[in-house]
Amino acid sequence: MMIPDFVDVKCSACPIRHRAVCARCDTEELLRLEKMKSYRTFPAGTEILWRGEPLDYVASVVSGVASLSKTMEDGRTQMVGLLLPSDFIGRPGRAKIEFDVTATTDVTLCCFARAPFEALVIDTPHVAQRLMELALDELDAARDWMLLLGRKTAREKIATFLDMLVRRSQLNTPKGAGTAPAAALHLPMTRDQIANYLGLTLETVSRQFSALKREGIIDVPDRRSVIVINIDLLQNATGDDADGGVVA
Amino acid sequence: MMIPDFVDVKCSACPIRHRAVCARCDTEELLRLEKMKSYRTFPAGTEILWRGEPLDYVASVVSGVASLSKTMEDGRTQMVGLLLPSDFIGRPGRAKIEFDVTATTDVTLCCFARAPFEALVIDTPHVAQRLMELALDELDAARDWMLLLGRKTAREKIATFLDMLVRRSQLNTPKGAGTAPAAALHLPMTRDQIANYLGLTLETVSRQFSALKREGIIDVPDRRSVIVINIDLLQNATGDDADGGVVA
DNA sequence: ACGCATATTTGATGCAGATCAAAGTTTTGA
DNA sequence: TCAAAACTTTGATCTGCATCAAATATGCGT
Repeated sequence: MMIPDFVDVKCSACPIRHRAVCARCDTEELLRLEKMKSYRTFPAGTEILWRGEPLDYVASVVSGVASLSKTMEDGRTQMVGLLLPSDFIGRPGRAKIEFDVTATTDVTLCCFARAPFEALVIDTPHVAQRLMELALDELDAARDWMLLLGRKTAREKIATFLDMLVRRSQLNTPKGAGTAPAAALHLPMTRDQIANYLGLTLETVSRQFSALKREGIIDVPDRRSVIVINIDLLQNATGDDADGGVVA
Repeated sequence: MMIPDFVDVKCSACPIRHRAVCARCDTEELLRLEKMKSYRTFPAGTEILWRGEPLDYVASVVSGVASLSKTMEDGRTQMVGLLLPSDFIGRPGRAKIEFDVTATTDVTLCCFARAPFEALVIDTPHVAQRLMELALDELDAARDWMLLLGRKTAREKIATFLDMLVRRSQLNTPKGAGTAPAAALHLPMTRDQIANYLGLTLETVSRQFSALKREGIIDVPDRRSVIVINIDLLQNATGDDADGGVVA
C-alpha cells in the first residue's frame, strides 16, 4: 500500500500547522522546531508505543488515526482515546505512559527528540500553554466518554460515535450555516475496534449498525463507510440534550 | 453539624501545602497567594458549581470530598471524577466547566479570584507546571476509570474502588515496608453515590459488598466503614495485574 | 481469476446486572 | 423518646448485551 511521504514538509506548509502544539509559534520558533523534527510513518495495525516503554520522543499526529488502549491480564481491552491529526503524544516531565499507542490507520508522526523539545517548552510559554489546552481537551473528551461507557445503551453509544465523526468532519469543512442534508463518513476503524472504543462486542456494534440502517437513519454502502441520512434522528438517539455540550 | 473552620489558616500551616497547586511556591509566592485567597465551606450534598456556570474563582480542595458528575436528559448520571484534598477546581483559560461539582462530604475550599490567579500563573512557571501535572494526573485517573467502566465486572469494580481507597489512605500514612494486616476504611459516599461512580446501581453495589463480606475478604461494621481483611484477595478481585500500573 | 485469510452479519442462547418490590436499619429532628 | 425520613439489604424477575455458532462478504496475494 502507498503511504504518503512527509519527509520534506516545511512547518509553514504543514497540514496541522494551526491546531497542533506549534499553533501559536512565530517564524523563529518554527525554525527551531524545524531543526529538531523528523517524520516517521507507521503502517495500520502496528504498535507505536508500548505501555511503560521509556519515551525518548514526543510527537504530533500529522495524518492518520492512532488509538490509546489499556489491556487487562485476561485480554479484555478498552480504548481510552483516539489520536487524530494535530493531537500530541507524550507529556513534559513524563518519561513513560500507562497505555499502548497503536496505529489504527497508517499514521505519520512529526517527532521531536525529548530533551530539545522540553527545552523549547521552558523557553516559550506559548507552547506550554498550548500543551495545557491539548491536555484539557483530552480530559473533557475522556469525561464525555466516561458517561458513555458507564451509562449509555449500545444504541446510544453507536449514535454518539457516529455523531462525533460527523462533528469532526464538519470541523474540517466548516460550511457556513444550513444543515448538511446527508453526510458521508469514512470509518477509520473495524467493527472490532469500534467495539473496543465503545465498551461493546463487535457483534453488538454490527447489530446496532443494522438497526439504524433498517430505520433509515443511516446507510452503510460498504464496511468502511456510513452515510447519515437523518442527522436529527441520529442525534436524538445519542441520549444527549439537543445542544450537546460540545465545544461550539 | 460541626464544620471545621479554616478561615485563619496560614499557607505555611496548610494541610495540603505540599501537594496542591502551590506545592513548589517559595515564601514570597505564598505571600502573594495569601493575599488573594479566601476559604469557603460547603455542607455535604450541596452544589459547588453547576455545569456551564461562569467560573469567577478557581480553588483547591482543603478538606472533604467533592465529586464531578455528568447528567443525561432522562436523569441517568455518571460521576466523572472525585476531588480529594489538594485537587484543583477550574482551569487557566477556561471560563466554564462541562460538569457539575457537588460536595460529597462537607468540603472546604481555598478559593482564588480568577484574574489575579491567572496573573500569578503567567508570572510563575512553577505554578503553570504544577497545574499541568495535576491535569495529567486527572487524565491518567480518567483513563483508568474508562477501563473500569467499559470492561470490568461489578465485582471487579467494587474491588478496584476499595483498593483505590486503601492506596489513597496509605498515601497519607506511609508506614515504611511491611503490608498492613487489616486496613480500616472510611467510605466518603453512600451506596448510591458509589454506584454512580462505578456505573452500577445501588442494589448491585450492596450485593457485591455482601458477597465480599461473605467470602471473608472485607468486613462492613457500619454503612460508612469497611475493614479490608485480606488485601491480596481484594487485589486479585480487581482484575488488574499484580503491579497495578499505579504511580509508585 | 482463484482461494485463503480476515471482516462482517445474523441467529440462538445464556447470564450479569438492571429493575421492581419489600423488609430491615440508621439517622434526624420534633 | 418516638416517628418519619433516608439509607441499605435482600429477594424475585426481567432484559440487554455477551457469548457461542455459523453463514456470508470482502480483500489480498499469487
